[in-house]
Amino acid sequence: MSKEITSRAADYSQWYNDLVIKGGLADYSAVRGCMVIKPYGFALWENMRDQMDRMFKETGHVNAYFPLFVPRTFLEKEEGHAEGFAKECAVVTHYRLKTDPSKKGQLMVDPDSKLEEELIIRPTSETVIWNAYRDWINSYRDLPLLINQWANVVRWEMRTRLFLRTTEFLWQEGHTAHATADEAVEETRKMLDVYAEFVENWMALPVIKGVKTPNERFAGAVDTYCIEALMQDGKALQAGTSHFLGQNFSKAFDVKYLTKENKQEFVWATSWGTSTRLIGALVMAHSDDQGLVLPPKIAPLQVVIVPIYKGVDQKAVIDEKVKEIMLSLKNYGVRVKYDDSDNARPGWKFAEHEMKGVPVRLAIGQKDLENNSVEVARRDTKEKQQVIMDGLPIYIVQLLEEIQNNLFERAKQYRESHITEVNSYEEFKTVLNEKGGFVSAHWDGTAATEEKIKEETKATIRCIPLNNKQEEGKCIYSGKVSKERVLFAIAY
RNA sequence: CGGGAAGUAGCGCAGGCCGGUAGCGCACCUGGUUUGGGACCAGGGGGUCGCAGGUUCGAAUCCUGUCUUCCCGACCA
Repeated sequence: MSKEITSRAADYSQWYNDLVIKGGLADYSAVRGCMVIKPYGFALWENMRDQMDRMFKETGHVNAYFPLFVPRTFLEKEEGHAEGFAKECAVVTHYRLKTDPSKKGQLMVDPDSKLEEELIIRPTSETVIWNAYRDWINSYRDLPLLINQWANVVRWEMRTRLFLRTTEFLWQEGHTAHATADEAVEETRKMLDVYAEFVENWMALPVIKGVKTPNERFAGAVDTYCIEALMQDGKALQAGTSHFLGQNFSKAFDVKYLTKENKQEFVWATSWGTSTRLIGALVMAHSDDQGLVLPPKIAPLQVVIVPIYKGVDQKAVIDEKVKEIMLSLKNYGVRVKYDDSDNARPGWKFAEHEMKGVPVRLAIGQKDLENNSVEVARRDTKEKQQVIMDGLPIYIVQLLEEIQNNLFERAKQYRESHITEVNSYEEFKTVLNEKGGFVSAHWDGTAATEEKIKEETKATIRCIPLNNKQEEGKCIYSGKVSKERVLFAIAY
């Protein structure tokens, strides 16, 4: 069957691609590195987006929208930022085409339409936004300014992977301005907490909160905080970042405010983002060799009902019963679909909905009607159970919660068992090769050591965990003194 | 951008070396029998062989270029 999925053991990368494509989340497109997000995948993103949006608004943020194009000179203004992004920008140089006089029916760039200043398709929006903030901020009364944008951005990556790294991707980017450094740092940390809460409670994916080393910092940031998740192949994935930008952008764009004391001060900034990459994380964290496994809270569809019948008469009776069940489930806010299409038989439907990761499947046939029961199958454990029709909605609601919790606990157990403390470089390499996951080790704090380890093992420092235990030790690479362990991993 | 593989019907593939007007399985349509874990029989529809040039009487097949995808590296959310 063409719908079969490569197993994780056979080829992890292929397994991932199969899930995304055969699970109906996305497709390749005609444009290099870009993908089509299909309705099922987009419904998933909408659920994630809507929940994050609620959380941003609850923490005082509002949405706005800024232009797709960034004038080249804007990007130049903050040096570190420019350096970091210059290599991966799509650039608009002309604004018009014309018919090619030498090739009938073909279009060419009109050389007369060359732009005086090139426009960069935003890889991120700090520069356009801070340019606008200069006009928006005059006094301390204008602060804090707490704005979020839902947008698409383009980063011209060498190698792309569905959801994990595409040339164009969807994301949100928060950009805030504050009167003091403390307040901005507090905002940075608060949004990191919001991300962690979302990813853990809604995506059922445990994360480690931490701070990046200078090497891994966002271009233009003073500090980059992150949440790091662990995938089933033992690789780490950065699930979100929150940056304290200091006064780098306010100075670059001359954004000052007047204090109560009537003094001019540069404002303090943060930015924070999560992207459709989260979908990739979700897929890799929970799914199995039968297909996607989606957490109920964000699954586009939470329950699917499959009728089992012989002949139209039986079907009519089942239809009636299902109508009742659907209504009662919907009253409890459950997203439910009745799959009574007649072009596939039950077994095929079972497999199909497993592939798509629908958390709960109900099967209802003659037997069930006679027993006033229904077969309930859960996707996460594949367990099947006969459940009495009375009180079914409450049972389902509780089951969805249980599945949500089970997915989180399962992922957390995997993660906990894949954080390994090591005390020598030999041990470090062995664990990376044979076990994977996070490796907790002492590091001398230098970029040079970090680089060397990366070159030799491909492992990077994912983060220095927040509230890290202070512990005397020796750097596994240089042997120099270290005051705490950091988390290394091979990352996506 | 380097190394490897690939692009032929919606999906998975054969054909290609040796050029002669395209085939198999699944899916789809019609009819019938079926339906508690990927149904069966019979009939049927669908492809300018990724795209653009070239060689040739004739190109899926040979040559050149180009685009896209996958895997492995360097870069990154």
